[in-house]
Amino acid sequence: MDYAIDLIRDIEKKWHAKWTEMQLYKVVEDTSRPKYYVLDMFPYPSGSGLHVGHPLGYVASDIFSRYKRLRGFNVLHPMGFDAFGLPAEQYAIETGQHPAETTKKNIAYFREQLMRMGFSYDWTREVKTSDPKFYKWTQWIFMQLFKCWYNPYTNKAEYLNSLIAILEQEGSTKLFILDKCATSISADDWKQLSEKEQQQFLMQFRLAYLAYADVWWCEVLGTVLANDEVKDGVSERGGHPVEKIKMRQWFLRITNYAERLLEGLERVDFSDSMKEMQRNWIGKSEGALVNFSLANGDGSIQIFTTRPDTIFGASFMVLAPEHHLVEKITTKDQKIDVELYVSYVKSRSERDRISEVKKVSGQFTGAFAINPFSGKQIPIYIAEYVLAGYGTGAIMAVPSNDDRDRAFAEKYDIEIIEVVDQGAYPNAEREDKVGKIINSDFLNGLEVKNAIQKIITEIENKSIGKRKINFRLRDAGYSRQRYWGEPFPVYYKDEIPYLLDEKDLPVILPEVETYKPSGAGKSPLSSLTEWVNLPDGTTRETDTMPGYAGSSWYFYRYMDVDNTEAFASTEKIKYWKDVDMYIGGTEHAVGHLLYSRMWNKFLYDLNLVEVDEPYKKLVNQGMIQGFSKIVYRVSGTNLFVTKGEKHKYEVTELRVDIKLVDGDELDIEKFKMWRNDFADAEFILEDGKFICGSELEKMSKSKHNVVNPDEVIDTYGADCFRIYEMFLGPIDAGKPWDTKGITGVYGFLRKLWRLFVDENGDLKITNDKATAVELKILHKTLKKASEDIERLSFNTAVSAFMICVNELGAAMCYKQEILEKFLITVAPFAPFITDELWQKMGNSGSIHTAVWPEYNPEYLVENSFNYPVSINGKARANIELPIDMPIDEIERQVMALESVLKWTEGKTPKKVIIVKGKIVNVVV
RNA sequence: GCCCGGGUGGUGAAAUUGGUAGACAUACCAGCUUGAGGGGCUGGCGCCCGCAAGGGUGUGCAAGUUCGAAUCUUGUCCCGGGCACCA
Repeated sequence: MDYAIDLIRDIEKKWHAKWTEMQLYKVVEDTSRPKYYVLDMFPYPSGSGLHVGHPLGYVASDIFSRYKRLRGFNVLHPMGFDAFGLPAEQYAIETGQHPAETTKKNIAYFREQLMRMGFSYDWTREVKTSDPKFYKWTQWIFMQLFKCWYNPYTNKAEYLNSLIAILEQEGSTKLFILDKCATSISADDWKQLSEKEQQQFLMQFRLAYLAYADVWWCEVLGTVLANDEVKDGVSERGGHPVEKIKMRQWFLRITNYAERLLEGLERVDFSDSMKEMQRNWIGKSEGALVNFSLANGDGSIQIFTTRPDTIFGASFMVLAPEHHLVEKITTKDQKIDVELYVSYVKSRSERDRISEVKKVSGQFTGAFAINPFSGKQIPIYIAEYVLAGYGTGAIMAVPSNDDRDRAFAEKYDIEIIEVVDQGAYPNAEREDKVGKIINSDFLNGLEVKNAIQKIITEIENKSIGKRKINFRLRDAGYSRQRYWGEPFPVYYKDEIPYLLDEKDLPVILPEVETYKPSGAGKSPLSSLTEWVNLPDGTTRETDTMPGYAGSSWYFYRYMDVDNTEAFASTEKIKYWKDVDMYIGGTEHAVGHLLYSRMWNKFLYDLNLVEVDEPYKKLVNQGMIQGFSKIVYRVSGTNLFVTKGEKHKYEVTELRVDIKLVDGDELDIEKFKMWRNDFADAEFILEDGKFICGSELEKMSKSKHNVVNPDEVIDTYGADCFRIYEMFLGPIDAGKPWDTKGITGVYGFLRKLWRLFVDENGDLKITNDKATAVELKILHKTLKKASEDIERLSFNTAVSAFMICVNELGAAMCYKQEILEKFLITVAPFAPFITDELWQKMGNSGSIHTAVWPEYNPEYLVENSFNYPVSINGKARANIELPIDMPIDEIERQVMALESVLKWTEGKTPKKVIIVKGKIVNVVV
C-alpha cells in the first residue's frame, strides 16, 4: 500500500479519535516529574481562519513539547484565544452581527484547524479572553491595580493603606522630594481634605488611574480612531479629516516599573535584539531638570536635558505645541500665528512629527526666557519636533550639539554658540557625548562627562533644578471607547471613580442595539441608560479595556482554568511556576511582552505568583509573507487595465483576493462576482489576458493575500505540512510562503513509510541484528536530531532525517532495532504516521509516551581523519591521521609531510596551527 | 526619521566556536524504468576557461584585522519588522 492521501486521511482520522478517547494530551499536575511549560502566543481569531504564518510557531512549539515529553517532562502546552478586539467590532458595525457571535464562529473554525494539524494541546485548558469566567479575573486584577500604589521605599506595589498611613503621619513632603508626588502637603493638610479631594490626591499614586490624554477623533465618523486607522492625516475609512482631542481615560502606571523591567531583562533568555528593543522602548536617560525663568519675570519653564553641559550654548527654547504654558506666554502679536501652528500640529501624528528631518517647522511665541548661566535673553518657540509626552514637553535648544536644534536655528536665524570642541574625536557626531567644553565659563576645558557632573552640582546649588533619570516609557493608555472589550468594574460618584464590590464580578458586557459609538465619541455602552445609571444615583464607567488586558496574564489561567475562587490556585501556580519556553512573533516585542511583564511583577509584589519574570526563554518566529495581487483601475471609472498597459492611464491600485488569480492572470468572471460594484466592470487586456501586479508583504485579510493551510493539508496531509513549514528555514527568519519544495518533504515521508511497509500494506520488519554501518547511520541521526531540536533548529533536524532515510533506504534496512529508535525521534515531527506504525510493530502503549533514545558515541568513532593542510594559505594537501594522535605527534607528522613535498623548501615550520586536535595550517 | 533584524547558486537554504562554502531539498538538463502518472531510479548542476583532468574566481558592495573571514571591524547600498488605540 502506498503512502497516499487516502491512507493519510484514514490515519489522521483514526489517531485523532484515539487521542481524544485516551485524553492523551490532558496534563495533570504531578510533583514526581519535572514540569515544563511551553506556551504559544494565542491568536486573535480573525474571520479568515488561520493562515500559513500562524502554524510556524505552533508547529515549532508542538515539536518541542512532544520532544520534552519523550524526555520525561510533565509538559503544559495549552492554547486559547485572544478574543476581544477591533476587527470583530468593525465587522459588527458593518453587518450588525454581534461580535460575540462572529467571535464564537471564528474560534470554532480556528480550533478545528489547529486540531487538524495534530497539535498536542490540552484542550481542556482552553481560555478565551472574552469569556466572563476569564475576564472576571482581568477585572479583578484591574481592581488590585486601582487599589495599589508603588511604594518607593520598599520598591514594590502595596495597597493604598500603607500610603495613607504615610500621609497621615508625615504628609507628602518626602514623596514630593522623591518626585513621586506633584505637590507637597503636610499631614494636617491631608486630614483637612474632603473625601473628594483625598480621592483626587490619591489618584496620582494609584497603579491604575484616570488622566487626560490625546486620542484621534474623527468628526464625520463620530468615533475615536486607532493609530492604525489613521493614514496620512485622514481616516483610513472614508478619508475624513481627523484631529487629536483630549479625553479622560484610564492609564496603568507602568513607568513605576521602568527600572525593574529594565533590570529583569538581565535574567531572562530573550534574543539580544528583543532585549535591545525593550531597552530602547523603556529609554532610560540620565540628565537634569532645569528651570528657565521667563524674561518678563512671570514664572519659569522647566526643561529636561541629557546634555546640561551644553547649557551655555542654549540659545533658544522650544515648547511642545500642546504645552500648557503656550497660551499663557504667547504675546498678542504672535497669537494668530501660534494658534494656526497649534491647529496644524493637531492633524499630525507623532511619527510624522519626529520623522520630519528635511524641513523643521515651528513658530515664535513672542516670549523670552533667561538662560540661567549665560544670563542671555533667549527666544521661546513652539515646534512639532518637541513632544508633550517626553521629558517635560519643553527643551533648551543647543544648536551646536543637536542636529534638529541646529537645523531650526539655521532656518530661523538664531545664534549658534559652539560649546564642545570635538577636534580630538575626528569620527564623533555632533550629538556624541565626547569632546572638550569651550565658551562656557567655569566648564571650559572639561571633558563632556565631567562637565555634566559639575554643571548638575552647580544647578542643584543654585536651586534652579536637579539631577533626574528620565524614561521614554510612558504610562499605558488603558481605556478604549469601544464595545468589544472588558467593562470596567468601576462606577462614578461625584466625578470620582470607585470600585464595585468584588462579589459583583464579573461585570458582564451588556447587549447593545448598535456597535457604533454614541455621541461625542463615547463607547456604545454609554447609550444603555439603564445599565449606566445605578439605582443609587451613581453611574458606571462606559469605556472598555484594551486588547492587551487579557493577554497580560492569560498564561496563569491555563494553570487552573476552572477556578472560581482565584485567577489560579496557589498550589498550581507553585507547581507550574513560569513559562519555560514562549514562542511568538517579534511584533509583540514592546507591547504585549512589556505589559505582561509588568502585570506579572505587580502580581509578584502582592505575593500572588512565584517569580517576577514570567518568561524564562522567548523565541521569535519569523513572519510568513504572502504575495498580494494587484489590479489597476483607471481612476474614477469601473475600467480595469492589465499590467502591461497601465502606463497609458492614470490608475489606482487595488488588491484583489489571491483566489481570483491564477499565476499572474486574473479570472475575470470570478472577479466580477467578487464584489457587487465590479459586476459591470470592463477590462483592457494584453494578449487576451488580464495580468495582475504582485507585491510581497505581510499576510493580512485586508490585503487579500492570506493563504489558508487547509488546502495544503487536504493535498499532502498534516505531517507533510508541519514538516514542510519547518523545512522552509530557521523559525526566526521571515520568508514568503510558497509550496515549491513541498514535494521533497512528501517524498521523504513516502520513503520513510516504505522502509517498513510493502506494496500490500504489510509490515516488513525483521529482528535481524543491525550492522555497524546501520548503527552508525542511526546514532549519527540521533545525535544530530537531539542537538538540533534542543537549539530549535528544526530545518536542519529535518535534513538529518532525510539523510538518514536516504542512507537506510540504500541499505534496505528495516530492522526493528534501528527503526524503533528512528521513529521515536521523528515522532515530534510526524505524529500521525509514527503512532500508527508503533502499534503495528507490536509495541504496547503510545509512541508519544515512549522514551527518547540517547545516542551512543561508540558507534560514531572514526579511527582516522582527513584534514587539509595549507602552507601560508597557499599549497594544500590532505593528511590522514589517527583520531587519538597526540598533538606533538601531529606536528611531527606534518613536518614529515612537508619534507616529502618540499613545500617548505628545507625550512622548518615556525608554527603549526591546530584547532580541535586538527591541523589547519602551517606557517613557515 | 528612529530602533531592531537580514542580504550565500535559478529557488528555500546549510556551514553549531574564525578552519575544505553551497549539506538537505527544489527547479532545470541527460539517461534508465513505466501502458499511464503529482510514479521509481541513476548521473550532472555557483560562475569563467577546458572534451576531460585540472585551473581561476566566488557569500550585496568597498575597505580592514588574520596564516586563514559567509562568520570579526568600519563604511555603504538594498530588503523586512516595530514605532505607544491592529493584535
